[in-house]
Amino acid sequence: MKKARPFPALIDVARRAGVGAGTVSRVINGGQYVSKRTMARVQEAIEELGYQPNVAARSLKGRRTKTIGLVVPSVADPFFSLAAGAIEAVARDHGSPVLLAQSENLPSREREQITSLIQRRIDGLILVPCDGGNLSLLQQAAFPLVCFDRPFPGQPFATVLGDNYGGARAATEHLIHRGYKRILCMAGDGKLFTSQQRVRGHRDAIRDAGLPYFAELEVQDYASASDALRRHLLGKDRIDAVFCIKNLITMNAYKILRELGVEVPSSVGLLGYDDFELADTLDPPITVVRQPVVGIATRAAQLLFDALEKGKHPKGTTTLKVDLVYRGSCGEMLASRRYT
Amino acid sequence: MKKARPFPALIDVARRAGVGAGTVSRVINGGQYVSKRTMARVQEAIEELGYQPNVAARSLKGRRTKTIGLVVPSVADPFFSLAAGAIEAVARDHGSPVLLAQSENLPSREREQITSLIQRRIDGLILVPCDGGNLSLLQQAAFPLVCFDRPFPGQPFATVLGDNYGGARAATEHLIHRGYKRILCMAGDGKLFTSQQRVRGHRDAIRDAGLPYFAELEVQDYASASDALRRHLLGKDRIDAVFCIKNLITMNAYKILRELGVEVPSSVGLLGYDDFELADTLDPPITVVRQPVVGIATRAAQLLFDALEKGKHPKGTTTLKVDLVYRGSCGEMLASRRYT
DNA sequence: CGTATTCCTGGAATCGATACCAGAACTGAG
DNA sequence: CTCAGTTCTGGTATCGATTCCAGGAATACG
Repeated sequence: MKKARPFPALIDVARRAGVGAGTVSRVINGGQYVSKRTMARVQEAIEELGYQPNVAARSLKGRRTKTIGLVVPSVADPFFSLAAGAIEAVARDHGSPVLLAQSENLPSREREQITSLIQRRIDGLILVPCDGGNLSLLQQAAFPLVCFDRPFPGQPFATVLGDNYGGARAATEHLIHRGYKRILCMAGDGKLFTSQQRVRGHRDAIRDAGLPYFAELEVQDYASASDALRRHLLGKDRIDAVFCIKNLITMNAYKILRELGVEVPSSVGLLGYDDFELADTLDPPITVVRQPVVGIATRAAQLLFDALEKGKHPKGTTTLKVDLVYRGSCGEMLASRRYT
Repeated sequence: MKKARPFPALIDVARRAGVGAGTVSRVINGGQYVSKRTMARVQEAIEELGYQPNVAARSLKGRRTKTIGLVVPSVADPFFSLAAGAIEAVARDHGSPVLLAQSENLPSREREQITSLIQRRIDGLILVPCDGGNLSLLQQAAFPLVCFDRPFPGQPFATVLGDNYGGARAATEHLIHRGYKRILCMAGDGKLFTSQQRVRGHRDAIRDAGLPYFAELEVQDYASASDALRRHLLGKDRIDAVFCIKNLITMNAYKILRELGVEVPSSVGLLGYDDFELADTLDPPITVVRQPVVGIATRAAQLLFDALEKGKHPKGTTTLKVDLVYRGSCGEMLASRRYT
């Protein structure tokens, strides 16, 4: 008796249609050199059996899994979830689903995830690198790789990201133009590439304007942010504006300023990196640097599929422009110095 | 000359170590019945070649891909992105990456995506079903399936979801207790299961209280929501509270009320389904029904892996309790009628 | 009508890992 | 020393689809 297989195989279709294996294969892939009659018989058999080709077997021979990998720190982060959505959409249009993996910004986790993807022989990878330690893995893998949001430390892989330095610099200059002179820069994790670039952009703008530099580069959570802000709102280090380097930090800063009863923008100005839902609805609406997330992600995915389908291996860094979205949180009242 | 393969295969390791294929396989999987000496030699060869087993080949023989599928309407939706993150975390702990697919709530898209996952022979699937039309596909597939957030129309697949009816009912009763009498229910897509359940819960509460029923069940975007709200704020259909059935709708309603200069909660109360970032920071903070998203997602993933690893096929519906988060948007001032 | 082409078709080797089988090497008991 | 029982090992069939190759059928052309 025949062993029950969960799915019918190509050979079952062949037998049912009374043809050879090769013929069925030809029917599935385009149908070149198959007579109409046979074609019809085979197609009928496929229908009847509900045959679904086994991609594993196919890719074993053909060396193509039609699957790409995506490694992000966390999909729960709205920035990366938007990106993941956009990437999946592009991938789907090319007939490749996405193997999703989260690194949590941990090098060891990243390594595990990449290994797992390599063992599944993905055709290409989109990676938000958190560490340069996994270089050898990727070099040997030799599939196209596109880095997203951050470059691979010290390695010229193709990269697509926003202009972190420029965005932060423009943002800070905007604050300065609006008349703020003692600006605090708040970052969540000073070790991250994006943070570093933004802090650098901010710092250069401050330096060029000859203003004092204040920074809190490790305010991950609400409590530490609150401490930091309180400290800078009294004493001699008193600041008159806050530049937040990331989404969540901006939101926290807003909450804290509000709790402390600090008037925004008249007492203290607020400017955030990354737009967020409701930024335009808060009181006052928050001025932010907006990154074209979907654009960045889509571009990265397209580069990857260009490599996969047209064989042009992507190189170099694509930096997408970011823009300042002027809202009310840094000085509507300073109308005379309006900067637009 | 030997053809250059992108990755060394098991046989290459075997040759290098001077042993047979079976021996290498044994070393990789646990190493039973292998002498220490051979084991060491093989391991060395693996290191030297940077050998990575090919999961495709392995699963061809072993009928296990160690990969699960996840189909959600959209990962950009914060609800589903949180869920996806939680599911990936559970899957990773079990050594299975996640094949991510988006259905956009389109039956045809859903079908394509499921087909694609089946062809990749996923071991199991977590699905947010948007249509019952793809039943035959799934039945034939015969892998464990867990539905998430919505049940499969008319089919007793295992399902994990929040108590939509109960949550909406409790929310509405809360509004009523607070003294609101003319409550408008706003939904984004009346055809969705979750919407229907919530509307039903709301409606039943309204009916039991003997109050008039107002509803706008197709306010997808800002414009239509704005129209609807304006209409209900004047004329004889004038309402005194709004119950929003979904995240985005709540945010829109908040924006609109604010633009119209309507005082919340004194003129109009506002209550939303699904908590969101900043809900506690708006003015007033928004009272919401909070679903345990991560809990629901984790539970669904666990059910799936129980099926995969312990063979207990999941059945039945798991309904998780939701809770009301009391904030200020529906009647702090009605202190005398406080309901907790 | 014979011979070139073109069109179709079945069969077999192949991809990489696993599982089984047979046999070799070793152990210990009698 | 023999024989049974472990422990270890290499070879081979297998999973499901593709890709050759050889050859048969059909058509075209002189």
